[in-house]
This record gives sequence, C-alpha cells and structure tokens, in this order.
Amino acid sequence: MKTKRPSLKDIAANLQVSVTTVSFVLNGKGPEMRISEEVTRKILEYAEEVNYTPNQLAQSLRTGKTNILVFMVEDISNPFFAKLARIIEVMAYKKGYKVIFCSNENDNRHTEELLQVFRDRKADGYIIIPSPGAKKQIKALLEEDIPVILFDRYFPDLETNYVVIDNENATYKAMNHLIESGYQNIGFITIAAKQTQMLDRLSGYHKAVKEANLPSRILEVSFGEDALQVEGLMRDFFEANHQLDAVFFATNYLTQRGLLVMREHFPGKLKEWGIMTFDDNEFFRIHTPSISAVAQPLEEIGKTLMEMMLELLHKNEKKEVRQIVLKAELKERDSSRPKVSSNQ
Amino acid sequence: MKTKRPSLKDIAANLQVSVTTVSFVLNGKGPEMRISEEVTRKILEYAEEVNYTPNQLAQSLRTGKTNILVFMVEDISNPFFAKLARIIEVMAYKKGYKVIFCSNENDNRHTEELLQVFRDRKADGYIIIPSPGAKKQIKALLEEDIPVILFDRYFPDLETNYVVIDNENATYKAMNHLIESGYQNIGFITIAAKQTQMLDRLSGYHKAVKEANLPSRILEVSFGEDALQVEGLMRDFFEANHQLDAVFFATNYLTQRGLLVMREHFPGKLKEWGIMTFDDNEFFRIHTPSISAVAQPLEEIGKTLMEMMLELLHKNEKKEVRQIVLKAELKERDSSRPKVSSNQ
DNA sequence: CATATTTGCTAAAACGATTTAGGTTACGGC
DNA sequence: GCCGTAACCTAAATCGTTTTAGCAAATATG
Repeated sequence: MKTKRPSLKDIAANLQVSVTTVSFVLNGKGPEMRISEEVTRKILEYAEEVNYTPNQLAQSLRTGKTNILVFMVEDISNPFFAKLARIIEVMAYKKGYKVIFCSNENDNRHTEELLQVFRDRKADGYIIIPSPGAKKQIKALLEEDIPVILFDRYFPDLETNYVVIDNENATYKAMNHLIESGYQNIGFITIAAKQTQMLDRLSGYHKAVKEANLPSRILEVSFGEDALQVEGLMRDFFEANHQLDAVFFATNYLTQRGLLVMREHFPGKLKEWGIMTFDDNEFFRIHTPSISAVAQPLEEIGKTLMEMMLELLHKNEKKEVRQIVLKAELKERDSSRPKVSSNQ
Repeated sequence: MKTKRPSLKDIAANLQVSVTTVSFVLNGKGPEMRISEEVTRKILEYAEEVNYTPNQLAQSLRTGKTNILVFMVEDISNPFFAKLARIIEVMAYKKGYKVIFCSNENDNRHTEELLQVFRDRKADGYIIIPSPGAKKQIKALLEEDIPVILFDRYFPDLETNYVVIDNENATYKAMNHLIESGYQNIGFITIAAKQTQMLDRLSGYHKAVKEANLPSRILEVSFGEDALQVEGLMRDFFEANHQLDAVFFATNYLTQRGLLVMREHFPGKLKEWGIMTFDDNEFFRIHTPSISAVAQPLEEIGKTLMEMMLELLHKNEKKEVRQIVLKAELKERDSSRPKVSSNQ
C-alpha cells in the first residue's frame, strides 16, 4: 500500500494554511516571518506526525545547492585512496555533506565524462586527482566558480588550490636513508607518467644518486599494463641488472607486484636487498622483511582537504588560491637495515 | 564571466519555438510527434552549439528517476569492500547508473541516517550490507517498492533479495583442509556478531571440530574495539591456549591484526601454526608464509548483484524474491601445508 | 476619527525539465 | 463549399521546494 511521501503542499492542505507558511515554519523562519505561535506549533506537530522530510531534489533545484561533494581518484579500490576516501567521508558527513566517490583510471575521457555527470547533477564541490589532460575541464569548473581542489598532483601552470606532499624531498630523504644503510646500486621502479607526483619522485631519486655518485637504474612501466605484464617487466629488469642491491618502488601498487616477483623468482634478494616503497600500508609492517615506506599523512591530507573545501563552500568573496605541500614521514623498517656485505 | 548554462527555455526562446518542441526533439521523439525535419535539425544543431545537457535535478524531479544507486558497506576502506565497490562502479557506469558508496560502520543509527539521506535524494536502488537492526528500514524501502538487495548477510525472517556466499560450508571445508593437514587444535577468532555471515562461519567451525572430535577454542572480539585492544585480546588468547597449533581468522581485518601479533610476540608460531583466513587479499600471497584463504568470488558477487539490480530496476510487475548463495573458493597456500610434527 | 504601522499570513513566480491534451493550418475527397 | 484528416506545433500542468512582494486586519499614532 505504497502511499506517497508527504510534501509541503499536503501539509498545507491538511492544515488549511499556505505552502509558504509551512515552508517558513519548517525552515525556522517562523518568528522572522511573524507566523503565530499557534500555527507554528500546529505545523511542527503535524510535520513530525507524518514524518516529513523535504525532497532534496526539489530543494536543490530551487536553491542550486546539493550538499554533494565529488571525490575523484584514480582507482577507489587502491588501499591508499580507499583509506583517504573513508577519512573524507567521515568529515564530510559531519558537516552535512555527502560524498560521491569515483575512479577516473587516470584517463582523460573518463574524467571528462564523470565531471559532466556531476556538473549535470550540480555537485557543490570537487576534490580531484586529475588525469594528465584534465586541465581544460578543471579550468571550466573554475570559470563557473565551483570549488575545486586538486590533490596528489597538480598542474604547475594552472592557478588552483591543491594539497600535495613534498614528493621530491620525501624521495630524496628515503634514498639517502638507503644509501646511508650501505646500498650502492639502487633501482627505481616507477610509472611512466609526466605528472608532477611522479616527476618529483623521480627527480628526488636522481638528486640522491647524483650527489652520492651512484649509478641510476630506472624502470618505467606504463599505467595501462596489467599485473602480469608489469611483473614480467620487473623480472626482466631484475635479471638485466644483477648488480642491484636495493630497489625503490614509486607507488604501492608497484610494490605489491614487485614483492610478488621477488618472492617467486628471486627469494634470496628479498632478504638481501634494500627495499623502499612509496605509500605505506598495513601489510608492509607484517611483511617479512617488514618494508620501509614513505608514508603520506592520510589524516592530515584529509583534514586539510576538507578544511579548504569548507572554506571554499562558505566563502563570500573570492579567496586567494591556496597551495599546500605537506611532509611525508619515513617509516624505517627491516627492509632498509644496514646492508650486510657478503663479499667485502 | 560566469554565464548560465543553457536550459530548454533558452534554446526555445532563441529559436522561436516552444519548450515542448525542444524537449521532444532532444529526447528523440521528434518523428513520433511529427516535428518537421527542418525544425529538428535547427534544434539539434543549436543544442550542440551551446553544448546543452539537461539538468539532472530537474529531470529527476519530474521523472522520479535519478539513475543513482547506493552501495552501502561496513567500511569502504576495507580492501574487500573497496574491491567490490570498484567492480560495481564499473558495471553500473556502463549501464548509465552512478553509484554512491557509503560506510555504515555496522551501526544502526548510521544506516538509518544514510538511508534517510538517500531516500530524500530519491536513489533508484540500494545494495546494502545491513547492520544488525536495519530490518525495519529495509522493510520500509521494500514497502515503497524500491529495489533493494542485501549482500554478505541477510535477515532469515525477511523476504528480500540477497546475494551471499555459503559461509558455513566454506568454513567447514577450510577447516577440514586444516584438519587433513594434521592440525588438531584449531582456534577460531571471530567477531561477536549475531549476524548470519558470522553465525554461519562459526557453525561451520563447530561442525568440523565436532566431526573430527577436536576441541573448540573460540575468541570473540567485538566490532567496536580498536586495533590495540583487539591485538591485546589475541595475545591473551594465544598465551592462554598454548596447545593451539592452528588458527582460523573469520575476517580479513582480524587476520591483519592477528598476523601482526604473531609476528611481534610469537614469531615461532608464524612458521609452525596452520593459519586460515576468510576473505582473500593480494598480500596474503606475498606474506611469509603465504596465507591460505577462503576467497569470496568478488567478480561473481558484483556481477550477480548488478544483474539482479538491473532486473529490479526494469521490472514491470512484481518479481519473485531471489536469494542467491554463491560458493567461495579455498586458496591453499603455505600456511596450511601439512603440519611438521615436532614431537611425535 | 483618519491615517500610519504592525501583525500574520499568502499568491505566485521560479528552478528546469516532461507530458497530456489540444489548437491551427493545409489539403484531399465528395 | 463543407468536412475529415493529417501535419506540425504548443499551452499549461506538474514534480516539490524557496522566496519576493504584498494583502487584509488589527493596532498604534496624532
């Protein structure tokens, strides 16, 4: 016996008052609009009784506000993004905002389509990991004066709000830690992407090896390749460079693949080599050996993003652009303990 | 120079036709409504030129359809749910639906609030892991004739669609595998929850130990406890039961905690003990020893959920309720290799 | 007592679409 | 010359809100 949800009109009809009055009362504007105590009480009681809640679609259509935020990452099933999503979700709900998560697969067409979808749905704000060619779409949002914050990476020549970490310095420090531990031949496995976060990590690596006068050995895999292909590339890389004594994985996805390859094909290296990874993960603590990692401060990133977003949402006049660079934390674990030189 | 997005009205005004005509043409009803070729072309061209896309809010308000699905889990940052979320996301987008993910923390109030929010926003369908007391809210949705599918767990006395796995049998089989490998004293670590998925796993355990005439040793931790508390309880449990020679973790969260405790406090047991976990994870393959797991068929679960959902969304008359129980797969890895008896 | 002011409320437009029920005009048939 | 029909298009209601502008009655002011 599916009965329609009550609307303002229903309440108004039932109580013989106007829709306007009901709206005023339920929005707490009763006093301001001089609605009598009696009518106010009557309306509140009846609304309670029929369990009225406003139709958000109508409300949004009228007001232009949806209280929906978009959180777009590469892949929501990546633990790093999933954790951050959860943090953002909690904070947003506390402030009365709902969050739509979505994955753009670092693909421009995906990004464009998704943004179109949410534009049509009038999302109030966007927290985005931009795909390489998303600059145009981001610009379009900015021109419509819609709150946008980039994170993880940004466009150096675009004036936007962003929150990132200091990738270059974090990588540089982690590299120096490996070097101080005695590793001399450190391979760097990264994603072939021309985006800031990857370029910065790479240049941190370069800086460290150059300063220490060590050789640089780099493997770039492209984003689209599937797990098996990636594993094959790594295997080849390890075989072609048997003088390696340590390896630095530039993302936690690569680390997963890499550890598997090492486990299956080079079990000895797992113990001997120095290993460092970007982005920490519960399992790196549990792994044998435990894996040293550059840990991004998830809570802080989430908190910063939400604070910036709330500011943007509530701003009246134009705020200046804010670009925040946070520090990452180096977790020193067993995989970067001082090298035990076998032949020196 | 923020210019308003074009609406049907704008197009109509510009071309000196009625809004109705524009709407018909853009919805492909031109021929049916006998709109002339010429007018049709004019409208299509102009719409293209100004890059018209309909305001989804208005559309939804009018039609009652939002093309939004809700996917509610305990915690979206749990890798198991995150992976599934990704699968659902891909399938849903292919069919023109958007997905809102949310975490109810297995809490009734959360569930209720979230459902209220999406009810107000007129979501088209719901895929839900219900919290223990969510029966009433689920019923309310069903009465409004809104598509709902439960998964992971269900209410035995509620006639709903659901997709679950055969928890009892999967646990029973995994237990027998441990028993056949020679383990005689198998602890079972689970969450104190009276929900079907947990009860079934527990009864699978009971069935197996009873049949094999083995002792049963169970640790129940409650959902709310934090990581450190859980680890403390496990430590006590392991110490109090030093005759244990294997342990079965009933969820992958518990496994994470448990492996950490074993690693830090009982490193010897990591190698000796049989270990089994529910819900597989990339890292269980990489762990030393690699961890045997009862793997839920994520792809199949996702596919089944979406197929059922699409059927419900497109149905005309009432469909009968579908309750699907899928099989889990046992991944036999190093942690359940035959026991090497040290003192027999 | 006539005129302001306050009190208490409401009509109606607007947001941007969809859809029902016609309304013109033109043309063919008889 | 009248009627029926087809071709082409549109007015207006509707979804459920918010909000502006203002009306009528009661009260205050001089």
